[in-house]
Amino acid sequence: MATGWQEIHDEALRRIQSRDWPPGALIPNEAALAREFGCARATVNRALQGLAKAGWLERRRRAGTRVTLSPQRRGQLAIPLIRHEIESKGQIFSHAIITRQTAEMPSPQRAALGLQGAPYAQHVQTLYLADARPFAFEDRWVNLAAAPDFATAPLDRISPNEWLVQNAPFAHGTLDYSAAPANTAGPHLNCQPDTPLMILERRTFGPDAPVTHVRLSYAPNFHLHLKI
Amino acid sequence: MATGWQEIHDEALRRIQSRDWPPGALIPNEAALAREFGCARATVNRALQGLAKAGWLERRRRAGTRVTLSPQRRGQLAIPLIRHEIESKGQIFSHAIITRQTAEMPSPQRAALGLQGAPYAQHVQTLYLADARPFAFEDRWVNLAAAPDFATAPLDRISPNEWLVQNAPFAHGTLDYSAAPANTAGPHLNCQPDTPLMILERRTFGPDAPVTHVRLSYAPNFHLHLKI
DNA sequence: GATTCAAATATGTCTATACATAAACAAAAT
DNA sequence: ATTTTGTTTATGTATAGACATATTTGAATC
Repeated sequence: MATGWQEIHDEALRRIQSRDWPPGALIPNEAALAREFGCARATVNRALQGLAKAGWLERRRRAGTRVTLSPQRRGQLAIPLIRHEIESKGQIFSHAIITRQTAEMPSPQRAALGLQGAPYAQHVQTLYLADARPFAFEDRWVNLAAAPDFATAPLDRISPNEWLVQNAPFAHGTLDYSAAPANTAGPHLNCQPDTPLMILERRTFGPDAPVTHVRLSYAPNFHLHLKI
Repeated sequence: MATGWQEIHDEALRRIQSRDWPPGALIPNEAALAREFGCARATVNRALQGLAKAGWLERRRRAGTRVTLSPQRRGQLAIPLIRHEIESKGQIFSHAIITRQTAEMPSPQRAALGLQGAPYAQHVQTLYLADARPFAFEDRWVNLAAAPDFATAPLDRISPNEWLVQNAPFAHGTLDYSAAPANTAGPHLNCQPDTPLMILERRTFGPDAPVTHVRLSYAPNFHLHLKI
């Protein structure tokens, strides 16, 4: 008899996907399932909670558990360091600092980060390469109030991205993918200014203050892959 | 005293993010934390398992639990039905079938779905609209062997996407976002053929057979948003 | 008829205990 | 020196029982 919560999880998922338990249907309650599988209610609970978190089930106290009507899939999008993304494909990672200077953060970035006043910031443009070929062009503003050490960080060996991941406390952030013409990133990525590129705009916040705003232009043919 | 597993989860996350528990560090074992928080070990376990699943901790039997060195963030990317995506912004959703015909599935789609031979399929082009303005253009091939009823499904009220979600059993699939020129989708989306667009290529598989291949061209200014 | 209140019920969670399992470590055998 | 074997330890998971909490349902009251 299958008693592991994983097995119950898998069997329940099979019933959902095969429509033994059709969308919208109320499934047997935990006690009944525990009896059926010959295990404790807590074990069923563990399995069903996982399915609920993954969006397959909707559970409400007293009302019971039902199969989600139109399951809104959630893709697990892994957001690796660019270095890992490149190295995982067996390519050699490198990066080159194009420009680096301290200045007042311009208005668009300030607005995106919700910063008041005219905070000091460092502006860094970096080219990331895979096997010495351009992979992505990064335009980054770092709020020096939130990460003062960044001003003097040695960015020749370790990339700005990785330095911040390792040295700045992280609380939350947003990602925003869109499509846009290469424009000024074109020359760095060996493509025309009108070439369509994937753009990633990223805002990162520490526990107390916004840390950095990044606009990343991926080289042509980049694609974002998810399994669901 | 905080005894809920959520509270322990949050406190542990705070310690990780504030670097009380720095990257790579071994954290106290479950028994010690249970003592500290005044709860049972199972409660600590519940909290830490969540953090491990979210990528903050790495746990190995006997070796203990340590903070992930360079936490690879996983964004939860919600993949809503287009209808929900539009309606959640308070806009009116509608769709229009542009073309619909049964034919042999062409080679690229066949390859993408891993289909042998020359399976019968239905080809549907659909325009999705938000407040009567083009939102996305869909080019879809449906494997009729996997979803025979689709051939006669009434697609005037319910969109192809939604019909399949509700009527075809689902097992797994892949998503692939990229940037490309609008090309032939341009006229439908009121933009030039060279306008950069976000493209979503989606493959969906049932329990037994591939179901559908979709190429979705989003109108300009579409962006994919994630919080982490 | 409308409102309030009290059961009944399904899930949410904690506890204490037990055993399983993987891995690190050390001791013993080859 | 190398391999094998056993011990220890931390996590993984199951269990029964208990209580908490949300919600439905229906009865009692206004």
